[in-house]
Amino acid sequence: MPTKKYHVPALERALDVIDLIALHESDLSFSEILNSLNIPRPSLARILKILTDRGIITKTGKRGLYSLGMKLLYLGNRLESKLKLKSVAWPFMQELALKTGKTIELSTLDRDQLILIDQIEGNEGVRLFSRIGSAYPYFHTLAAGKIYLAHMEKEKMKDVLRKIGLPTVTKHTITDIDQLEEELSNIMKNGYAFEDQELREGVRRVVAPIYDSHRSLTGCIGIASPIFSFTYEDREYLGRMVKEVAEKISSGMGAK
Amino acid sequence: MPTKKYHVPALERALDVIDLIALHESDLSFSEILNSLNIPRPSLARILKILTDRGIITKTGKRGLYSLGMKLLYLGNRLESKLKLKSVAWPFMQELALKTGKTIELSTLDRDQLILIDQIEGNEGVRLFSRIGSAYPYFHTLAAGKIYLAHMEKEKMKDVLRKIGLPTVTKHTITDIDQLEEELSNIMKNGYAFEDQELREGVRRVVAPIYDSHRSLTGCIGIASPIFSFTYEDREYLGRMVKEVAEKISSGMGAK
DNA sequence: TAATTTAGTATCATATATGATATTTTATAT
DNA sequence: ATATAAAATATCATATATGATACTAAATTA
Repeated sequence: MPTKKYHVPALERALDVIDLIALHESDLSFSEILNSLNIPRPSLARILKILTDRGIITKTGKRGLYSLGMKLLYLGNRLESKLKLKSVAWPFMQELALKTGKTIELSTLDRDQLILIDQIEGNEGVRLFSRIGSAYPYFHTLAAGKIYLAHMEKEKMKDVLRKIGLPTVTKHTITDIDQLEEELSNIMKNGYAFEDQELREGVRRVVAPIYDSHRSLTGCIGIASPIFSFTYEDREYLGRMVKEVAEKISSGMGAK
Repeated sequence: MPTKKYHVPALERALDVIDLIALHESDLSFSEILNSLNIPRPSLARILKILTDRGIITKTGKRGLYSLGMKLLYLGNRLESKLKLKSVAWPFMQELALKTGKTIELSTLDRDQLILIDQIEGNEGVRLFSRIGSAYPYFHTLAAGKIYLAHMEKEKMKDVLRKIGLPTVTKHTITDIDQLEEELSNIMKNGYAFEDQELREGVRRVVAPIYDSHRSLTGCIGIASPIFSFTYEDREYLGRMVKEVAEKISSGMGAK
């Protein structure tokens, strides 16, 4: 797909470097970066120098291993404090965590990707979603994803599904489009979505939509838990619970 | 100082854009960015497009206001989890917070700047330091800064002080180099540093050094509080307390 | 509805960032 | 100490990203 595109190679390369470093657990040497990305030596040296000067990455040790810089901590935190949703939802998340003892998750949509923006881990100690800030593309496997699908215009929804398809992730993943559409309309009726091991074997979720002052979907709050403490029957009362809290958060966001 | 320098204008401009957006509380329009930075219109458009495509910034609304993107949340969190110091120190910070009820601060050095990497706010509810990830240049006004100075070779220390000088921040700020050097040697003797309203009127701190497996200074932990609950005399037992905790964290970091 | 402001695109000559190559510097290994 | 490898810098012809100018599109305002 050679759609005509802007080219700012220096910038794109720099972003590649940042991604590469972020991806690796351990710090990277100059050569490792050089060999992983297709950037000529002097160009890479220049990019690394600028990024280092500006604190985006840091060179540690004498031999010069590169790692992410403190500036990113600052930028991440800066963003976080700007996220109103998070601050409004926070006390309600705590309330839910206290009441249920389960994992509470707050997510939002950014550039057509589902992003986990905050999380309180439950007693079970099982990592249920993933890292804060991480994106997840398989909407049909996630209660929150289904909520977003349910709120789209039918045409846009079909578009999205055409693009990513309905790949199987676990043996419970919904792979039939009619079944999915059926479920989406139920979501709008019930006010919450249920996810039964469709993303991960042994994990269930209920998730409810949060609206902003324009009554448009701005985020989702969910309760997640391993199945041993979240039976199929629990979905009803937990669903009601999460729906009620979502409504309170919505009013906190200015929805009327 | 026109020291010869590398030039990667596209990248430097992009970083300027990011900084500008991070700095503002509210989101920025195309023109606002255009007028704030010296970047030609088409170049700015290209840069904004790439940054948006890669999730570093986000365009909200139809009129297109730019704000920081979720990718930065991811990168910030990625860095955070890499910061071993933070994870090792965390339980000890909690312990200190519980025992003292005061604000506990964890800081480190990055590119010759003092960075606050974590904080537990005390009961007093007074913002004592600043935002997580933010940097502070005036070493001589901060207990943690004095610890770093104390650990430098004398030559390097004098270099640093020559560069930034000893500007007055409050009427308690140490502005005499001999007095400062005296204090630095006391710090090495006592194992902790004391800061008596030198950065901010009405705020006292005690801070102790944390060492890594190479026995080099890797961070500082501190107790901070308004003076009404932190008398001049308190500095001794709080100092001992923070020193002991710092030693425990150091062993956690592998120092022997 | 027309007028005005703002966002974003198109074009293309040219200033300039880039990269092939080689060298120097620095750190690790023998 | 010497050898070896990796990191960082220097040079400079040239491919190419850039920006002056002008334009369209879209949204707000009168």
